[in-house]
Amino acid sequence: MQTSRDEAIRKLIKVFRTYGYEGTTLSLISKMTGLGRASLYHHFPKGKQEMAQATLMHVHQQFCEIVLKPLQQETNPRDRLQGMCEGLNQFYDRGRAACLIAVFSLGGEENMFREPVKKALQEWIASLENVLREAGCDLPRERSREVVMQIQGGLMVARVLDDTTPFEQMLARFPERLLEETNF
Amino acid sequence: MQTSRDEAIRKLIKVFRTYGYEGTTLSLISKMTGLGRASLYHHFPKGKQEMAQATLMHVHQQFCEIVLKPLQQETNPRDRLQGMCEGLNQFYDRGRAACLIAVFSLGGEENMFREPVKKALQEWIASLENVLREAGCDLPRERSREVVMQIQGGLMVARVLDDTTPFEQMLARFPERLLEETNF
DNA sequence: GTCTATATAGGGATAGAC
DNA sequence: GTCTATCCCTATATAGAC
Repeated sequence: MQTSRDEAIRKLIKVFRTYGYEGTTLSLISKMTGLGRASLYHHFPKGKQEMAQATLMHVHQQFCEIVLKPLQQETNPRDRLQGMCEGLNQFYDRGRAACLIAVFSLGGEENMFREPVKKALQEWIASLENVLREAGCDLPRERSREVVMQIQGGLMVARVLDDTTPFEQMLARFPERLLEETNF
Repeated sequence: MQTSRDEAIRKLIKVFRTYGYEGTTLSLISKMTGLGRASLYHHFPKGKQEMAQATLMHVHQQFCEIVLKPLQQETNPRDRLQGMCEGLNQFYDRGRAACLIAVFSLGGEENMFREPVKKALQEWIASLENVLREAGCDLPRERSREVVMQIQGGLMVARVLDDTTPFEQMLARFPERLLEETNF
């Protein structure tokens, strides 16, 4: 069966999200995607590294589109926060999907994802911070970081407990809770 | 140089915390601990699996002693929460040390740590829940899960941003914030 | 308890036919 | 774009001397 590079990437996402970079082997990829080694190296000549990088970039694009974009709309803060939360719910499959940023953040100095992963997190925090500041939030920087921490922790707890309710509950309460301490 | 099993474990902690299970190789262990392969297999005949399991058990013991024990004291809720927070600050090295529970939670069904890791998290949530309920908290179950989520997220964010202040700030605000909505 | 040497499997990666 | 076959390297693990 013919497979495009983009299809390949879509299949790779789940593998890397589940097993992390080191835990993902080419055999595993082959098994889970149904693609042979030759096909994989055809699409990604530089091998596993390139597969992971392409996957990370693809997911980052999705994230920008689904989560960040709502934050940068021209509506009122409440709607923007609401939009982000809906985006997050979708992007993380209601708590079932791990965050690649978290998954790729393991390892020492030699970790090749440190920089892009750090930038992505900072980007998110900054976008959220803008909305909160505009909403009249007291400590927008602190609050935005808190939100990100809660999301990340929620994903981890959901994965370990094999139960998405904590994540969903948290997400559901978010907009109200954040806007309580503002002018809106 | 002679090394006891317990010394070996103490050195292993940092390696597994940093690189995760799959990312940790025996060569890496050898390099970071200064122990040769033969010494490692002398202490842990079943190899890497046993090293990881022994490390997890050791860390879990520490966790019970430093974090859970304060929660189970016979003092008032405020002091117990305060005790937990101080314990957490120490246990996670003010945000610099990753949580083994999180680090070992990657992988699919074949992950051998799923059960112990899940139990540890449930144990923590349950202990905290008891304190919060006793303090008159409205939704002790939800709140205790939230706390755990925030801690875990805080560790992840601190690692990625390479900055522990978010973690420390969150921890500092914890007891007050939790007790706001109670009788204490 | 530690060393050196070695066995065996699986990892990532490549080549050439189709 | 995919298949089969194969190479090399590193990973885990073991054996026996000290």
